[in-house]
Amino acid sequence: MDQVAQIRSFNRTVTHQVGALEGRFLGRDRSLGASRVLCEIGPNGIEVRRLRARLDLDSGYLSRLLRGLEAEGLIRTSQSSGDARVRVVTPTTAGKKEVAVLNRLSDEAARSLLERLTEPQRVALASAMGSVERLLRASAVRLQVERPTSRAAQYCLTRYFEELAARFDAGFDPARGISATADELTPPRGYFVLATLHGDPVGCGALKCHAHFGEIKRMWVADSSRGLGIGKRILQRLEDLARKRRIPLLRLETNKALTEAQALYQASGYREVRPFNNEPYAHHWFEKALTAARPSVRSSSLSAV
Amino acid sequence: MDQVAQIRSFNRTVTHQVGALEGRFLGRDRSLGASRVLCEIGPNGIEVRRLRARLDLDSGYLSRLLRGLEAEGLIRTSQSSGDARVRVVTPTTAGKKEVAVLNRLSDEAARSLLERLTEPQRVALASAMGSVERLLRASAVRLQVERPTSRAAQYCLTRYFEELAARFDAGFDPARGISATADELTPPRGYFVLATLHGDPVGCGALKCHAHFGEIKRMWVADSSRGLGIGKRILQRLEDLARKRRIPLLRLETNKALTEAQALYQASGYREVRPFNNEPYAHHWFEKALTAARPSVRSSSLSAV
DNA sequence: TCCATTACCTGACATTAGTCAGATATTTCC
DNA sequence: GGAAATATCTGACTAATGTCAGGTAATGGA
Repeated sequence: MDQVAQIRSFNRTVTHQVGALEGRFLGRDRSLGASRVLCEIGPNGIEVRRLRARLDLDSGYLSRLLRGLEAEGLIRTSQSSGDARVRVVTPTTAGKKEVAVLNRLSDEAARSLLERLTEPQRVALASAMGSVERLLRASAVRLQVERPTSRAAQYCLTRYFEELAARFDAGFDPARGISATADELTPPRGYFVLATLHGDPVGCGALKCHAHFGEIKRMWVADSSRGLGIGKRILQRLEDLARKRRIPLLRLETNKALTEAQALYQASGYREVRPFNNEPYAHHWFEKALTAARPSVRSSSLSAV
Repeated sequence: MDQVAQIRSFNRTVTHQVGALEGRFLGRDRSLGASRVLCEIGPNGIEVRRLRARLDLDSGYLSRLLRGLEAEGLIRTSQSSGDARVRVVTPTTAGKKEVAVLNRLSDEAARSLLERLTEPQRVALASAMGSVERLLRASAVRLQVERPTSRAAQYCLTRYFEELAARFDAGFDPARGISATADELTPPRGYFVLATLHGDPVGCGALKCHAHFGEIKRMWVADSSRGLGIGKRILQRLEDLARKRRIPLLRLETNKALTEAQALYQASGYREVRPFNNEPYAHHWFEKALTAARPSVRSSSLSAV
């Protein structure tokens, strides 16, 4: 069976099974949609807009589901402290209790599925499910060029700087390094590429354009999403953008602590060169010559997906 | 992550992804339900009751979906030749064309999912999906005691006899072997256990009760469902039934050609003994002493699942 | 300051999904 | 031969889901 056929066959089988498991949410005189929303809220509450992005629900529909949960006394709504337009929903004590019940029902459903298998089969199932999940998550990650001042971009940059501060021997102060201001990363002077998973930012990377070369900056992937090839995809997207601008050479520098980044650059065809600037936090400098536009998969129908 | 948590996490991720893939069926001004029914019908038509069992739909609801497809000119309905109550739906030329379109859309959706992965990731995904699917199918198999005269039971027995006829050196004639008539396999004289997957029969086994021992007969698993541990589960169910009847010993005989059956019996605690009857097709005779009621998982809440 | 944008809500719908109680024809089982 | 069971269909529902067009308040950039 080829890969496409395998996916379709998988979908058929899994739809059936997952549907059966979700049936457990019923019998609580609440719709499946409402139950899913309640479970997705989490113990510490969540912004309504994040909920909407995650579950991919219509604004009006979600609003109505939330009013229903509120009427049941399961959640309460408050304003976000930062932005008064944004609403935050938080589970009440009753709500947390109800989530616990739903979790118990889900656990039971999952157990009943396992109980018809032998132990080796269970182990194999858990492992295979883990792989499928990881890879589906990888393929659900979306890249897009974003304003570096957007909330999501700022979130990534903050996490990135925090991580550098923690990992570098000497700490990290963004003001001391070579500049990569919002202006410098906004077209046409540069590009900021954001990676999102179901609306949540999980990675970023940036390109600073010069006349005869480009600089790769701000490469970061969230801890929870590493090992999915996201860094590689961001880098490729940045290279595509550079090619479109007919930039013949890419340069970047990195710190000795960031070993996984060095591995990525080497695997992507960058070769280490002598220092070409005096970035205080850098220990390694890399370059890659860009050849004519590579046959890009992404430029086909896919870009719209 | 334990197995139960892994399954739940998997469900969450996969629901999202599968839902996205099914979205492709839309935009054909036909409901998702109708599209699924149309695709499930297959090129050669299908009995309405099998369709109902497979998709687990309400009789009235399915009927209405079928009327809709008929009105669109995509299917036609006819009586089953064997049983005039049963209706068979067959795709028209237009219907087959439409299924082809839907298949193409599904393929595209699957490909768009793959295109965001690297080749090693694709290979891993296909393999993991295959495992998950196989194991979910295994856990979706249901066992039940059935009248040996039922249509499903007769189907299994026919396939079983066909297979014996093909695999035995000397062919096979059910009349020549030791009897296992419908009467002998109906409670309280005996039991016929049927395994079904989404309503389709995929295996069987039978127990013939005597005063001081029981005979295992008619063990069969459909070719398409082997390697899922179904044979083992059928055998265990028969042993449970024998234990309930306080039968202390089980006996069975088998042909040298059925090597996988011999492996199953040995793995299940049967030991080969000297011939205890003159079954003409047998080359190996097995026995197993039944100990007091084993702690049965199946007797708990699961039996209702 | 003003205007476009964002986040959310409400009302008004249309469609889909799912259920239940009969009605009819046929078959199966005494 | 007649009662019970089976397979399907129809009508009459209810609930859930999904969509759209406004409306209000807050925000942010020119």
